[in-house]
Amino acid sequence: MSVLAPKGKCTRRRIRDVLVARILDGTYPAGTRLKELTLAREFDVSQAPIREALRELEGSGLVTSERYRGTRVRGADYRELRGSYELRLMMEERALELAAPFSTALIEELAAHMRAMTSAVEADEPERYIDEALAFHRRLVQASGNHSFLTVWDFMYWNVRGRIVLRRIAGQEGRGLKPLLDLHRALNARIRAGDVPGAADKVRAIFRRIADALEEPA
Amino acid sequence: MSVLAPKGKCTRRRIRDVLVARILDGTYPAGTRLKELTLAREFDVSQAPIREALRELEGSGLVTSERYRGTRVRGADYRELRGSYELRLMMEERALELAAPFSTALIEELAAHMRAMTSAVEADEPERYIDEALAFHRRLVQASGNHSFLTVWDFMYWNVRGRIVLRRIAGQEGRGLKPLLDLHRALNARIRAGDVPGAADKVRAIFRRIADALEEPA
DNA sequence: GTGCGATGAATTATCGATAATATTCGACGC
DNA sequence: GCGTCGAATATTATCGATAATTCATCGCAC
Repeated sequence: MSVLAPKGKCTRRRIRDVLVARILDGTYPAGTRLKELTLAREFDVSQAPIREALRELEGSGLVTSERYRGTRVRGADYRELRGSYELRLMMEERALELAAPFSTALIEELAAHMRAMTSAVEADEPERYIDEALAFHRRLVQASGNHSFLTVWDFMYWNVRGRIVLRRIAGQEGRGLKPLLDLHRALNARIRAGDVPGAADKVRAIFRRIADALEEPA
Repeated sequence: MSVLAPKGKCTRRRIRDVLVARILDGTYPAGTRLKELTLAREFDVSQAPIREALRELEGSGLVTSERYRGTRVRGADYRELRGSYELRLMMEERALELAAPFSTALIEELAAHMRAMTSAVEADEPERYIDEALAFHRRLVQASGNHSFLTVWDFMYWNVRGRIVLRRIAGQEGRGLKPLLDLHRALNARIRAGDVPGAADKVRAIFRRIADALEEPA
């Protein structure tokens, strides 16, 4: 909750991050009007930093604003979410190929994330699992050495967006995080074995499961 | 010149457009420091609208800013350019598959861009060729129906500045735009014939040529 | 009842000034 | 000469107030 309800004065960048988080996690559904002075009161700042944060969000396409008519949250429906997961799949498959042969440093870092994911599921801490799973995937993209992949990965706000989807999976009957963990285990094993096509298969399996979860709208 | 040197007071959006134009056409090369009060004086406004324009540019990745250290035009080195072209290739290949079967409206629009590209090369107007070639590719991505592809394509467009690369090709000995035009003609023909694998081949050929051009640093 | 223009409340856009921070550059000790 | 400290300067960050514009509402003629 700390991200969603910060205390005291906030700097422009913090305000921006909070707004991004709220938009992506559904606190501000699509179409929500973001009133500058209301936000200014909440964050205990003047109107200027709020406006600047909104302009930055406008630049990255999260909101739109019309002159004298305010700023509204732009919607990303499930269709769009599926589309962006297709892009992520493409990037991560290719990232695997580019990252091979895998360095021992990479393998070790991924293993550390795997251990954390496992313990998170055992301790029934889905939020921690989500953190680690996203870090795992991001690390993989980073290992590709293609900086644009990482830039785009971050641009799509996967750290927050992925959370929405993973929370759904975590809460779904008959699914839950356990099967997803198993898939990640398998992926990690293939990576450790240096088996790129096998690992790519597992990545596809993971994204197939995510796509399935997106089939049934909330 | 009107875009580059507007007269009188400017609104925030106009300022933003002028700054974007200046960055894309090289008036502000990568690394240029954009000082707020200097720009404010030039556009005859106060600091606030300038800051907001800069924040919007920041959101779309055209500039970066560090707290109390100012805003600078972001550059993309050639290594990063190659990486982002790889991503563009992946997206455009996939977009072709998704766009099939091609609608007559799409085919007609692409043909219009082809005609414009041809006439631009004949008239030796490389800037117009560049505009049309980018529009051609963007239209293809749009036809995929995957909105995320288009979002990322636009995002890359800012970062990658297809313009810079195409200008290099246009100016290179023994290359020039003519061979690139021929490749686009071939691509267009395959699309018109509904031949998706053939079209994908041509897309790869186009990007291979671009990658070649990037091999030799300026 | 209906259309229409005036009016005021709400909101965005901009301004001018001030606070906070970084950077430059020169004095000083060694 | 060389590095270091510290004002002076330049620049960014934020503020509080005002102007500009939209939107909803109300009165009023018909």
